[in-house]
Amino acid sequence: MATKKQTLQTKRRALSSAGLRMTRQRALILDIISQGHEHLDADEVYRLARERKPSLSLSTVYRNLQTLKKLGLVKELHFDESHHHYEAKPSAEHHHLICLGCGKIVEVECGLSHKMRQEIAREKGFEVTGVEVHMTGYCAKCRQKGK
Amino acid sequence: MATKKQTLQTKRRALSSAGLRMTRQRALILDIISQGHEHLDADEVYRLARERKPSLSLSTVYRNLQTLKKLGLVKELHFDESHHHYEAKPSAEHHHLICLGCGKIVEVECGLSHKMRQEIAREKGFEVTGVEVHMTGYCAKCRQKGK
DNA sequence: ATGGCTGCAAAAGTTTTGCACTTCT
DNA sequence: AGAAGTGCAAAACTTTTGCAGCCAT
Repeated sequence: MATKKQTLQTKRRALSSAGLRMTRQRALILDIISQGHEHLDADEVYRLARERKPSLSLSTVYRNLQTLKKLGLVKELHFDESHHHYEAKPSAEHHHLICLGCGKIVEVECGLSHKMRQEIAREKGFEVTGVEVHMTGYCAKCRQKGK
Repeated sequence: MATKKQTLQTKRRALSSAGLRMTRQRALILDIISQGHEHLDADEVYRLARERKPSLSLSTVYRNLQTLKKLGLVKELHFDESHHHYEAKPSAEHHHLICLGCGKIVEVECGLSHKMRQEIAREKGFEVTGVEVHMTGYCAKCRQKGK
């Protein structure tokens, strides 16, 4: 199971070809974001990272999130809050359902968004590079509780 | 053309039934947001409003945007920025295309998002109350310039 | 009149930046 | 060696809040 080391190599190459370096801090941040717990905000990344490297500074987290976003290794999400959330760039495009009752965020894959993308590209002459879909509502659990 | 006065009445009723009042400031803010220039952020609303009522305070703008959002008269958008944007709640659901070249924001109506909504509701047991779709890319003009 | 609303000022929260020093490559 | 990256502290921005007085109903 050399998977983790392999993806690190892939990422190192991605960085390198942009003249960027793989520092300990950057690797740590990348690792945390790739770790599975998604939709972290900058501060959550910071706190998790400090568990492993207490000297890390918050500005480094912000700077790296920017860098990794530009590089396309990390995706920035804009939920209904005054700060951003981040997730590892997923292999398959997926979108987010946000429960207004319990705050839970569910990911959904949706074949339709691809079609939507094409339709809009054609209709407006746009070259679409990214799609972000957020739906808000109430999850099954909260619907029962509420009524 | 009593349209404007009519919609103001409608809004006054919406407020009233929630125990809220139609103040001069609130009417002003509503008017600015309904005015057509959309996707304003709080500060832009503030600046436009002050042209007509210089004593208005920024906190009042923020408080009213919150109130009107809860009431459903105004919609909050979350673009790729560290602050929010607002638009009048539209009659027809529409979504946003953001050009990464020139920053222009284009609105699109999209029949597919309705279908997407249903599909997801069924699949995940969610009751969907709102959908926000953002696409980023390059508009026709920027595509030509770029290449 | 009374409860919502406003303006002001201050606080809280998020993100960026300048600078001297360190560390990858 | 040299450019990119880091930590720290301070600044810049966005948004929220407490409070005394005001105003719509």
